[in-house]
This record gives sequence, C-alpha cells and structure tokens, in this order.
Amino acid sequence: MGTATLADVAREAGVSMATASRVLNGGERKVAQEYRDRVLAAAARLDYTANLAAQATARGLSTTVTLVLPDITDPYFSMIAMGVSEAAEEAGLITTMALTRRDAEREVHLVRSLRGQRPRVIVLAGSRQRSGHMNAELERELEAYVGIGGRPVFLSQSTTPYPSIDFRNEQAGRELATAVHGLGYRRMLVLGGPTGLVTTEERVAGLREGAAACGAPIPDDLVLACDLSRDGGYATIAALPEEVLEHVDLVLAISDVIAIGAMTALRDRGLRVPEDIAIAGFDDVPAARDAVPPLTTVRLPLVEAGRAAVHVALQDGRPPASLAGTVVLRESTPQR
Amino acid sequence: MGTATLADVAREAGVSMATASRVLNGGERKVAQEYRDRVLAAAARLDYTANLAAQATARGLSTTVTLVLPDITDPYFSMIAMGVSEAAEEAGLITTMALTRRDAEREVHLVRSLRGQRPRVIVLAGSRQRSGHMNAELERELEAYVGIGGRPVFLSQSTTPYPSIDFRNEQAGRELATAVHGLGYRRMLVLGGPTGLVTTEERVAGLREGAAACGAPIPDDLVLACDLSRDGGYATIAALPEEVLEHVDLVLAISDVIAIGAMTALRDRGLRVPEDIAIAGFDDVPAARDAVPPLTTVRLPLVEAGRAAVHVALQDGRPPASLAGTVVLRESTPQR
DNA sequence: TTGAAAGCGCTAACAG
DNA sequence: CTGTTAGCGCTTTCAA
Repeated sequence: MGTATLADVAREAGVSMATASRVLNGGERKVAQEYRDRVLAAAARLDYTANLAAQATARGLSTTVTLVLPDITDPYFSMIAMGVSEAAEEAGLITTMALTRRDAEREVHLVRSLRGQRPRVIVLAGSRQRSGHMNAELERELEAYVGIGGRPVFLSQSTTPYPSIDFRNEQAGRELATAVHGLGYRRMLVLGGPTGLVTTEERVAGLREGAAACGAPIPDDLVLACDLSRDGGYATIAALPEEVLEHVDLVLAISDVIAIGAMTALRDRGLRVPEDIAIAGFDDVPAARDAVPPLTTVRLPLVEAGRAAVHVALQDGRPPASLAGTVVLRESTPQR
Repeated sequence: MGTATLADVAREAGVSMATASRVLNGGERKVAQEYRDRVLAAAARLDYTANLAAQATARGLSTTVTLVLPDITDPYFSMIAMGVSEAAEEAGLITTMALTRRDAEREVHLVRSLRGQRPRVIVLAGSRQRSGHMNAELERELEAYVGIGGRPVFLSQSTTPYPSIDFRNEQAGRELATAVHGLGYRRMLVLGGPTGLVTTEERVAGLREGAAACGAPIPDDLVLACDLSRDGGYATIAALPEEVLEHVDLVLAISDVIAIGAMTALRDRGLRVPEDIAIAGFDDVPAARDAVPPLTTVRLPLVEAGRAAVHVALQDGRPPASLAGTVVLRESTPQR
C-alpha cells in the first residue's frame, strides 16, 4: 500500500521496467504512444510515486537544490529563500535548507555533510568574509562536491572559482549617499555592520565615496561597526556619546534591520525621527515600509537574486551579471 | 576524488563492507574496538561521506524532515522553520522545505511528490481549513505516506488521525481581551483574518468570549475578515467607514502582521495611535517590538512549537500538549 | 563479532 | 523503439 514501485507499474502495464522508467521519469519522447498511455494509466491506477532516493542512487545526483543560509528569520534571507524555492520548483527540483547560524565553520561542516545528499545545486547565501580562514576549507569541500557533479553558487560574492550572484553594493551605496546629499543632508553617520564581510564593506565604501564625491566626506570616527541585526543597530546607537549624535543629521545603516533597531534607539534617546535625525537603510525588506516613518532604503532584487542563483547553477553557460539596486526615498529622509 | 564509497573504506581498512557499515552508519556497539578504529581511520583518510541517497534506498526512509509551509517570508513561519530546523539537526536529520503559497490544493500535491523523497517526518505548518474539501485528499496522501513508515505532524490542528502541536488560541484570545479590558478599553474592533481557518476562528472566538465575559461584548459587525497579511490589515482599515472607526477605541488583530498593516492604515487616515485608537496583535513576532508604538500582543512559543513538532513525530509516544501564549502589554495599548 | 551475499528501486548502456 | 541486464552505494539477514 502506498508502495507501488516501478516494477509494479511495468508489470501492470505489461511492459519492461525500462520502458516504464522512460515514460515516467525519463526525458522526452522515445516511447510509442500506446505504451506510453498504458504505463501512465497503470501508474495512475497504482498511485505510483517515484522513489527519489532510489533515483538519486542510480543517477548519482538527486533532484535537490540545497540552500545554505545564516538565518531564515532575517527577512533578507527569507526573501532569497523564496526566490530559490520558486526557481527550483520551476525546474522540477526540491529545495532543502540548512542554517549556518552565521558561523563560517558550521557552514563548512554543513557543506560537507550536505554533499552526502548529492544535491544538484548548493546555493551558499550570505556574505563571504574578506579573508576568512575557513575560505580555503570551504573551497576544498566544494571541490569534492563538484567532483560528484554538483554545482555550487554563491549568493553574494565568491571567494572561490565558482560562480556567484552579486549585488552592486558599492554603486548602491554611492547612489544612496548622493540622493540624501541632494536632500540636504551633510553630516552622516554610518552603521557599517560587521567588519570583514565583503558585502558590508562594499556598502560602506560606496556610501563614503558617494558622500565624499558630493563634498560631504564621512570621517572615520563616524563609521561604526555593529552586529548585522536589529539589536546591533539598537545597541550601537544606544551606546553613542551625546556629542557625537549632536553633530549628525543622518544615520546611514547598511541594512534595513540595523536601521530599524537604530530608529528605535534614537527614539528611546528622546530624539525625533526624522526631525532631529534622519535615517536610511539598505535592502528594502517589507518591514521598511511599515517603519515609522517609512524607511528610505536601496531596494535590492532579493527574490530575483535567489532565482538567478539557481538558474546560473543549472545552465552554467549564463554569465552571472551583478544586480543593481534602486534608491527608494521615503519619509525617514525628508527634504531638509 | 571526493567519491570514496563504503567499499573503498572497507578495503582500505581491511574489513568487510558490513563491518564498515556498522561502525560508520550503524547503531551502537557491536564491532571490536580495533576494527572500529581501523575503519574510522580509513574513513578519515579517504574523506568518506555517506551517500545519503543510497542509504535511503537501502533503508527505505531518508534522514530528512520535510517542512511544508505557506510562506517563509512570514515571520510567523520563519520562526517555526527555525525551530524545526534546530530540532531536526539535533536528531541528525536534514530539513527540507516546500512552500504551498497558501494554496490547499498545492499542499496536497506537494505532500504527494514529497512522499517520493521518503522523509522520516513531514511537518505540515499553517492552519487547517475548518472544512476544506482538500482535507480528505490530504488524509489519503498522508495515509500512503504513513504506509511507507513516515510520520506526519501538523503544526496547528490536525484534521486527520495524525498528531498535531496546537496553540491555545482561544485561551490566548480570552486573556488578551481581558487584559485590554482591564486597561480600560471598551469598544473593540476585531480584524479576524480569513474565515474558515481554524486558528483565526479560534482566536476570534477567544477574543469575543473574553470581551463578553468582561461585559464589553464585540458585536458581529465589528468583527471583520481580512487577508492574513500586512496588506490585509492595511486594506481593511483603509476601507472602513469613518463612522465605524469613530466608535472604536481598540483594534484587535489576530496576527501581528495584520496589526502592523492596520497601524499604518490608521495613521494614514490621520488617526493617532494609540491616542485616538489603540491596537494589539497576536504572535509576538520580532517586528512587534519595533512597531511604533511597540505592539501589545500575545507571545506564542513559535520556535519551541517547531521543535516540538519534530520531537512528537520522532518519539511518537509523547502526547502532544497544546502550547499556551502570554499576553505582552506594550505601548500600543496604554492605560486608558 | 564478522563476512558473504541478496536485495532496496531505479537508471542506463547495450543488444535486438 | 523496446527489453535485458548490469550496476548505483548502502543495509541487513544469515551463516560461519
């Protein structure tokens, strides 16, 4: 019951297993219409479902896309997950996910044990470390993975020979800085997220370049590192000396989550947003719209990026182009 | 390269495949220490990783937990996903996820094709329909799944003979209504989410009961259905006739996401929150803390529920107890 | 305890 | 175009 196998279907249809396999799971036409129909009918009658595990054993690769990501609870990644899952499904693949909890070492172990699943594609989401000591390890694991026919893709930078989908972080930063400068902001503070991550450093660099180009350079001591989370933004603003904040008219956070935490902290310090101090973020996660005031940000095609990752992996021809962001001005940065 | 098989390990260690299998993937003690060491050493030397697909073929079941959920982008579900993934990992299982896009029919198809993966556990997240025509279909699929040794669990109600993890939605509703009544609110409006869903109806019922018990019953025409999303909350409030809103001092949304959308809509209508109208939600997703003003809600142990689901499925002894919520009062419902 | 050998369900040459 | 027949890598009786 519930366990009809290919052999059962073949017998029921009066054909060989090979033929049954060809019509049920094989590629395109190659079987006479009559046989095809008989097999299909038998399969339906028996409620046949292919045993994917057996298929994977025989083929050497499973029909799975594995998404490795730091934290599914972060909207940045859940958007990406959405895209990966959509594209995988369209390609007839199943999505598996594994969480690294933002731990590079764990990521390597994960890739190692995931290899056992024989996924067709592994999408590694989350920014790479500029010079992680795990990078080499990771590359070794991926080599082994490629050895069995798998295709790794990075979603945001590759520190390896394998392809990646990238965002134009620097450009986005420049554009945002330029846009807010145009609005009249001159004394900006940057909440730069963790140092060492490629993504955050690119964004910070872009912001500073943009501001500098407009004649309002951001001094080093106004570029603050913080945890890549709501709490990171909150804590950093909360701990800031009064005199620093007094001279600032705009906080530029390198992610919306950080910005949202920062906004709450600003308010908890008795400052009005945006009257006393304005704020902007990056990513345009859904929560940015519901922030009060709504958050100025750079919209990144997150879902699309997830989709692109699996496409690039599947048809490895396509050259991975980097994805641009769009500045979205909202009330958190009014004309000043 | 990267493709050491059990046979390779056995040969390298000078033992039979059976022995190698026993030490590497089998249960506990049964192999002499010396052999055990030799196998382990050989495996390490060869960088052996078990082929999970082959294992699943041989065993009939894979080492996978499959999570079926409506939308990973919704924080309610991403919290649950977090818990499932954690517990699965602790049990040495891999988590797979599939998105239904809130479509019951799709859910059934998904379960059907997921069956092919032979997951050890399938967690079906998301509220059941009170009387969905797909319920019977779903049950049929699950029967087949159980037939191959799988274990289904529902996360929020079971319309089938299989276990479920439940929240005490009604009780939570009663407590919330009672709490806000204690704060001085008397004329409440309910944003009840979609009708037909068990969860939403339970919450609505609880709220109404609680309010009624306090002597401030909520009339039928102040219980509004809406989409289970931020936009659902926004749209419903936006479309409300002025005279209805005038008589309301508190909006009770059956989810935080709805509440957050509603809050924005209220504000867009020129109302002050909470001065003119207060608001509360359900779930206590992270965004509730960052809402302005911070949102009163009922905290539900979402991550914990996800964990419980896999535990219940794995050791089917434990009787699935239902999980209680805790009212969390914040500034969106000040003493009035 | 250990090993030989028969599968698990499916695929993919290779003939016919 | 169809069927025969080896595997795929691992598990698991069953004897030794």
